[in-house]
Amino acid sequence: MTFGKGHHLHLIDGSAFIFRAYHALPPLTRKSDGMPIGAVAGFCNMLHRYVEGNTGPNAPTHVAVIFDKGSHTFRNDMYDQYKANREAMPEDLRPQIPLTRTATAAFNIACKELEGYEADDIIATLAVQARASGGRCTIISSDKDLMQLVGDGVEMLDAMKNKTIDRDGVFEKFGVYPERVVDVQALAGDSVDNVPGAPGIGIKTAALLINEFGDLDALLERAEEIKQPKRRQTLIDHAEQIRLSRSLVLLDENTPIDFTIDDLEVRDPDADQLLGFLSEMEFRTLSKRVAEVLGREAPAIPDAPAPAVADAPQVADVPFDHSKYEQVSDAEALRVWLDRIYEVGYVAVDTETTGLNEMTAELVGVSLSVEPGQACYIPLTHKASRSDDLFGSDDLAPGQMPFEEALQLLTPMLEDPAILKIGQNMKYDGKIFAQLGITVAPIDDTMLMSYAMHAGLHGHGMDALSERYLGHTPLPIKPLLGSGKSAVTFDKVPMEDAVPYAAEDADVTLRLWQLFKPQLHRAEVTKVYETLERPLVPVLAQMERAGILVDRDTLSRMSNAFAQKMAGLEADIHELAGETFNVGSPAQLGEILFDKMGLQGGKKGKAGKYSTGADVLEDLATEHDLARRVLDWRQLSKLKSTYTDALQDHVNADTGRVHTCYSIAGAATGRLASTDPNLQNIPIRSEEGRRIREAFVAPEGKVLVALDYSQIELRILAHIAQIDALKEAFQRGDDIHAMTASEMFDVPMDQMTPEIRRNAKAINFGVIYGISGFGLARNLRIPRAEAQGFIDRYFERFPGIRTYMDDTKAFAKEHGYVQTLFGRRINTPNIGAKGPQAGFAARAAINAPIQGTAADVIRRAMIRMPAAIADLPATMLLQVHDELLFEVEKGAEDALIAAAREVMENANDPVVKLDVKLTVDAGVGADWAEAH
DNA sequence: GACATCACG
DNA sequence: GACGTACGTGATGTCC
Repeated sequence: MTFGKGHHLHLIDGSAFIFRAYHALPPLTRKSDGMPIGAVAGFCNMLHRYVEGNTGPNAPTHVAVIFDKGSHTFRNDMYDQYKANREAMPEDLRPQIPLTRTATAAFNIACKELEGYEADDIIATLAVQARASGGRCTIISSDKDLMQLVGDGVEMLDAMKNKTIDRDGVFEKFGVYPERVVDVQALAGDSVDNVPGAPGIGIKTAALLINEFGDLDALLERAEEIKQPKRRQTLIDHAEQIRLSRSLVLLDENTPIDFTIDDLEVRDPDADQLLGFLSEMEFRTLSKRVAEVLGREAPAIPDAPAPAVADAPQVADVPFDHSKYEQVSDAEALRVWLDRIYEVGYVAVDTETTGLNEMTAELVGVSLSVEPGQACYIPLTHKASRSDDLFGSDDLAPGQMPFEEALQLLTPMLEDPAILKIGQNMKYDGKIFAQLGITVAPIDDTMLMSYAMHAGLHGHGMDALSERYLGHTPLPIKPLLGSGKSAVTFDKVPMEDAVPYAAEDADVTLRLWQLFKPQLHRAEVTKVYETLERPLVPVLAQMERAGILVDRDTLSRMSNAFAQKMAGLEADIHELAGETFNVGSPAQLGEILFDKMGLQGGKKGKAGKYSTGADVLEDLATEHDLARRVLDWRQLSKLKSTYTDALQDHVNADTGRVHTCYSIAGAATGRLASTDPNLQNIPIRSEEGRRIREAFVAPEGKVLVALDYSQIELRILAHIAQIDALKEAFQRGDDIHAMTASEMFDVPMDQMTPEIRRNAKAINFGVIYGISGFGLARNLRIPRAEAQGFIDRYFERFPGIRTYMDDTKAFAKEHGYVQTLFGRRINTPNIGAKGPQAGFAARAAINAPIQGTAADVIRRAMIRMPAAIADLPATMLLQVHDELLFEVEKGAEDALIAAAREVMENANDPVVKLDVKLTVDAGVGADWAEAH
């Protein structure tokens, strides 16, 4: 049968099938030998579903699955950077590639590939031949590179969405019809394939230009006629690069294939061959389905719960049974556990303590687990319960081994480099052990594993993870400790309650670890976890334990001064209001201002209360003294309650210092968060607030050194969005906001006014946040139309920003997450939502790669810092997002600055190359105000 | 415990 | 064409 009119050729993009299958399924392995087969399983499922769906008038008469072959193609000879930033194929996928060919053959479908060519080229060759023969051709793929082939009998089918893409569909995507797609692609480039294109030009602009000039050649020839000066210059400067890009995206329709379409005729599967393959792979479910269709008996697969098409990740099939947990009361029993730990080489560890503050909490007991369902608790300092003893007893409860003896047995294991200690938030347990002189290493941390995979989806506390991923709700702590005034510490919990609670935590941790470990790999965040999360644990533990010296007297004096001023203001406010009321109550203030005094200002909020935020009061303050006084009072109230009062309570009794706690997995973007107290929001913007930093001091003989990245987020934006003008300005060391202003408003740098610069600065920040006309208008207190005008001009002058924003949103929509330059994944589950939620999600998605990359950079610096300053009499104390604060002996400050700056300015090396250099400013002083 | 407010990057 | 909007955090006070 010669292919021609009335015939229908299906071409399946096999590599895309494999990729989708791999990422859609958990890391399944063949039960009998542990070979990874997840991608093959998914691939077979997709093929099966495809075959079953082929009925009716659209059924193909000819079909082939086309694969890529080898990583080097003729395009690499044209351009050595082609696809150069592609990540290497995951280790557990590589061995599955040949099996996908075998699978295709087992389905009795033609399977084609050609050395030195991409699948797309073979598809192009066949599609063009099919068209020439007068037949139809459907390309089963959603790859936009194939869209240039659509039309005149050729169409595309997105198998996952079951959506057909015809000429109009292509126009929707590219703004041009298929014959001009390569022109648009040549201009827009492609960051995934590393096709350069024209810098700053995205699909939208490219389509605009092509439609105006007809085609790419005409456009390049008549580039002088382009109205926008920047765009004109870009096209003139990069003409060669654009032509190269076109030849990269242009598919080869004349690949030297050694077969014809006639060889691709649809064939019925050979039942024996297909079922044989499926049973060899141990795909039980699929075998059954296929056998049913073929009217055959399902092949017997040796009893193994190999989940061919498992929908849910595999969780250890062991039920939670609290009665199985063991109380370890003597050395003999503990040795049995240690033997088991040495046998397997890892152990889940959890500590119970007298509190949540690691600096003051004391160890009460340790739990261990090496196998799901099996865990023990080693109580150490539980008190005897004597209900008649009102004063509390120091007597130890029975059934506990001596504290020292237990530690002597545990310490070698905890410090043994050959034994992996697994914890949920190991920073906590590590610090508890560190108090006792025990250095726990090496470690794994299930909280951080979850964070690497699930940031943005949910919290990473143990209870949440257990419920979500193990389907098990751990015993709550509340009933054991009580709450409020009657709350007790864990050492008062009776043994029969303590053992199941404590041991269960180790059990849960171990199960989560077993579940997460392979998933990390699957989600491609192993590197993030291993280089950005886990190594930070000991670094932060050291910083938190070091703490910073705070001068309580200074704070106390400030508190008193604030109190006096506040009293004066309060009296004024009451007099101006004509009655006394609680100034600290926004509700009461709102009534006074808007009801009693009749000022303008609308209701807001669900409670129907007036809004009395600073921006509202600021507007009123020009006319009403009351508003101004309230603003002043509020500022003082904030400084006093949150800082000068509260900080005094955080001074540790033993060390005389303040020890914050950093959460590594708190912020979705990769930033740290600081709590108890938060030392990342100590005032600086107002002069009065700034003075609070004078209370953060260096001890006698030492000084504080602060190093902070200069404009790190804008630099990263310039790099990611490829804004040449911004990059160059940074390289020159220009005032970046003034440069932006000059560029936008056509004002020469030497005639810049603070007003214009201020506008540009607000826009620069706005861009990082996912700018909107409304938001900018509010920030600058200008009409919305004017703000929109600024933004339009900004996009015009820096077109790369638009492209970045559009590309990022599109990526988030397609994948459900965005990434930093270092591969950190930030999930964006709401990106597809309807309504205002979508706006929030989109702006967060735009911001996350920028904020997250900056966070990654300083994390890398912090991880390298201990080694870099090991020989200096210096300690790293605090991190404030783009700043690191050190304490150093007088005389060594210059050496510290040199060493730390070196680490910080090169923190991106060698993983990420930045087009913009990072620079770090340094300051030295006796206190934090002076050092910053 | 929800909400409003305000401190930081 | 209208919708409502700057990104990321944590701590405090009021009020129910």
